[in-house]
Amino acid sequence: MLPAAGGAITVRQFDAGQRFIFQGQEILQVYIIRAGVVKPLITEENGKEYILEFLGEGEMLGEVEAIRGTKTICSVDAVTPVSLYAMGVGQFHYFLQTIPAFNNLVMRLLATRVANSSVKMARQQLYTMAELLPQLQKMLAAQQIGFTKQDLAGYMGISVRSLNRLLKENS
Amino acid sequence: MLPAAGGAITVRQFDAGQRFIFQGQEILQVYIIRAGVVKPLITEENGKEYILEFLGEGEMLGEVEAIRGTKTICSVDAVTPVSLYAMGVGQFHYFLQTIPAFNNLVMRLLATRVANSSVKMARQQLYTMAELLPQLQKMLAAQQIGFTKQDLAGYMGISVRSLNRLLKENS
DNA sequence: TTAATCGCGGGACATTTGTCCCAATTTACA
DNA sequence: TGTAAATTGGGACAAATGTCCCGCGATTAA
Repeated sequence: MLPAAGGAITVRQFDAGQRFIFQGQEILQVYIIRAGVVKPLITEENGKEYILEFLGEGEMLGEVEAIRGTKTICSVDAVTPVSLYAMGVGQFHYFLQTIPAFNNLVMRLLATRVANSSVKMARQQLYTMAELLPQLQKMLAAQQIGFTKQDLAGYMGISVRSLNRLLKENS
Repeated sequence: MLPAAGGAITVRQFDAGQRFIFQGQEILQVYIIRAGVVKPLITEENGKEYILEFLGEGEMLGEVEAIRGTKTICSVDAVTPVSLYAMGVGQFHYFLQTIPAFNNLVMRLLATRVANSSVKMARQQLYTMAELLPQLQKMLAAQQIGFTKQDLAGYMGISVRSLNRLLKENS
């Protein structure tokens, strides 16, 4: 079915809360999310964590590292139980080179990620959290998952204490 | 030299301070920086500006929009006088599809941009500006350009007033 | 030359956010 | 079931940053 790829695409499962990509390590596989939600997060030297985004079905993990040939820049935790399609890095490159539609998909995915993170970055710097919180709540309400305050604060880049304050004022 | 591309690659020049890509508009060309430095920046509805990064020789502009087929998410200003190679969007796509090396270049460029902006985002949220400023100064000193305090503050996402305070304390 | 603008520096005060606590509740698990 | 751990909520204070304002010198344009 998948010629000359030297390995099948497998499915891997992880429990909620489980970490399956570790910041600073080599990446061996590229994943595509089949079901569930995950959170890529960066841990800084001062021990604080920043959640880059929440990713769901159809999103890709590890492509950036596979393309650049670098170690991972962030860890990834399962927020809900997740099911992932996994392919080896070599296989990923093979697909990139031989399947134009796949190449195009990854290209678009990366471009969209650049656009999204640029906008998120600008907003987070130019508005106060009190202004951003309502919009964020709307976004997260759309997905049906119960995010913890920890996650919400981690995504906003503020402490849980500050988040609590905002939630109180904002009501 | 460039078959079936329906147009040559041209060179365009802009003065320091001149804006040549406007947030919210259609993009007609993809640029590669031949010489000089530019700053992509996002203007929010509250009038504030955030400088995403400083880009120099060999960097690309407009690829994200060309790939996604969307309007621009940010404006781009020349920081120094710049010289740009310009190609039409159609030509850009043609190159992507027909020149594997070009495809690979763009792919790497996007991946690197994702990685860089992720790290920048995390740092900006998890450290105080007083901690970040020294590192930033080192980075900017490496490039020989005289950045204005405005630019520096815009890049850090803080007000000029705050930047002044930091510079004073930090001396 | 004379305004007018722009980059720069900083005082005074308000707001936002962090830090360090402690307590109540819920959740996990042995 | 019972205990430990995690989650949540918040008081009190400190630190970081924004806002508004003024003045100074340099550059620009009429």
